[in-house]
Amino acid sequence: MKNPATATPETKPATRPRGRPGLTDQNREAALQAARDLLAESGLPGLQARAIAGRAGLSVGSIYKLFGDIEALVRTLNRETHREFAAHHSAALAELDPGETDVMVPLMALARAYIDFVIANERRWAAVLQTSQRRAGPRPPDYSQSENALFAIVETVIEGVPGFADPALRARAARAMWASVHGIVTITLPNSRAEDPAADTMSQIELIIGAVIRDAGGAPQS
Amino acid sequence: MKNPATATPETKPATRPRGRPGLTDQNREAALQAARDLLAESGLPGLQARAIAGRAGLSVGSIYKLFGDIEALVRTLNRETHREFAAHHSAALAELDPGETDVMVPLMALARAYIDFVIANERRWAAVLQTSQRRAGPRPPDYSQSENALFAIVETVIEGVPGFADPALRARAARAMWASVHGIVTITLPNSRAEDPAADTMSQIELIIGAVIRDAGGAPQS
DNA sequence: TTTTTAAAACGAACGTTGTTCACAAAATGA
DNA sequence: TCATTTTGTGAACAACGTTCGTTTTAAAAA
Repeated sequence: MKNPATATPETKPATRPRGRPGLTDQNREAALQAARDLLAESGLPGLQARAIAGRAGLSVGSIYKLFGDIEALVRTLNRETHREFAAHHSAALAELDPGETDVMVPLMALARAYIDFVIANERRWAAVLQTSQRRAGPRPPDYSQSENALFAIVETVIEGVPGFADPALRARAARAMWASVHGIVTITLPNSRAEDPAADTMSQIELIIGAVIRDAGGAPQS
Repeated sequence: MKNPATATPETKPATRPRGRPGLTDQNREAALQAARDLLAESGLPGLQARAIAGRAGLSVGSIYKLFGDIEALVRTLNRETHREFAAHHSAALAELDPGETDVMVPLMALARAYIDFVIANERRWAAVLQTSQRRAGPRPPDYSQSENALFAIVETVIEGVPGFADPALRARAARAMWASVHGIVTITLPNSRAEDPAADTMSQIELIIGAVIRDAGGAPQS
C-alpha cells in the first residue's frame, strides 16, 4: 500500500532485493536432474553430495543451500516418483474400454501398471519404499496424499461391486486389496524363478483379487 | 594314514596348532550379543563397528576378524531373526485345538503371530526387510530356506480346502496369501490411525484371506 | 624353566561419507 | 564508481567402514 507506483500489489515487488540475483532456479533444476540420473543409475547409495555437485557443475555447499540436506533432496525425488506412479495408474485406467462391466478388467490393469512401473523404475521405487520405512515420526503429508490417490482409484473401480456397497467397508477393502497387491509385487516379482516373473506375479494377484471380487458378488457371469 | 598313533583320523588333531589359542568363540558371542542389543535399540544405523567393539570390550579390528565386515554381521543377525520368526509361527500353530476344522482359525492365528512378532521386534524385522531389498545378486540361501519354511506351514494348513486340491495351485495360493498378509502388515500396521492398529490390520487380513478361503470352498458351514 | 612360534587382538591411520562456515564472487542500488 | 547484500565456493571437520603393521599371548619346543 505504501508504493502506489507498482500496479501489481504483491506478486512482484518493483524493487528487487539487493544482492546477487543468482541462477538459483536454474541451478536447482540442474542439481535435481543430476540427482535424478544418479538415483536411476545407482540407487540411494549413489545419491552423494559430491557426485550430485560434480554432475550439476556446482559446489558441494550449493547442494546444501538448495535442499538443506540430502534427506530433503531424497524426499523431493520420492515425491516426483510418487506423482509419476499415480499418473501411470490413471493413464492405464484411461486406456480401458469405458463400456467394460467386468470389475476385474480395470483391477488387473492397475496391477499390471504397478508391475510395469516397478520394473521400469526399479531403483527409484526402491528408494520410495526404503525411505517410507525407517521413519519414527509421521511421514510427510505429500506421501500420504499420493498414496490416498491410489486408494481412491481402487475405491472408485470397485464401486459397483454388490458386497462393497457400504462406503466404509469399500474403503477398507480398497486398502486391503492395494496392500495385498503391493505385498505380492514386492515379494514375488524380484524372487520369482519363473521364466516370466511379471506373469508369475500377475497370476498370484489374480488368485487373490479374483477371489475377493467373486466373494463380494462382483463376478460378471455365472 | 601316515600317522597311526592318532586314533581319531580327522575329527580332532592330537597336536593342537601352534600359536595363541585365544578366546575367539567367547569373543564372537560377546560381539554378537552387543550387536543384537544395538540392533534392537537403534536399528541398522546403530550397528556400527566402534559401538559394537566398545560394548563387547573388543577392538574394532577384532570385529572384522570375527565377521569379515558389518554386512556379514547383519546377515548373521538377520538369520537369527528369521529363525525366531519361523519358530514363533510354529509355536502359535501348536497352541491351537487339534480338532479344529475351520481353516480360518489357523490362518488368522498365523496372521496374528506375524503382527505380534513385528510389533515385538520392530527394528530387527525392519533390518530383515531392508537388507532383503537392495540386493542385485541372488539372496543368501539361508534366507530363502527360512521363507520357504513359512510357505510350507501355510501350504499344510490349507491342505484340506477343496479348491486347493492341486498341489501346484496350492503352493501358489500359499505364496500369494502369505505375500498379501505381508503387504497388509507392512502398509497398514505402521500407518493405521485407528485406536488399535493391530486390530485394524487383522480386519483387513480377514477381509482378504476370508474371501480367498470362501472362494475356494473352504468355509465351514453355510 | 626358558625360548620359540604363530595365531589373536589391538588401535592408529586411511579413504569416503555428510555437513558446515569463513570467504570470495557478483549484481543491484546509491 | 562504490557499497551492499545475497549467492556460490571449497577447504575443513566429524563420523563412518575398513585395513594393516604392531603388540600380546599362550601353547609347543628346547
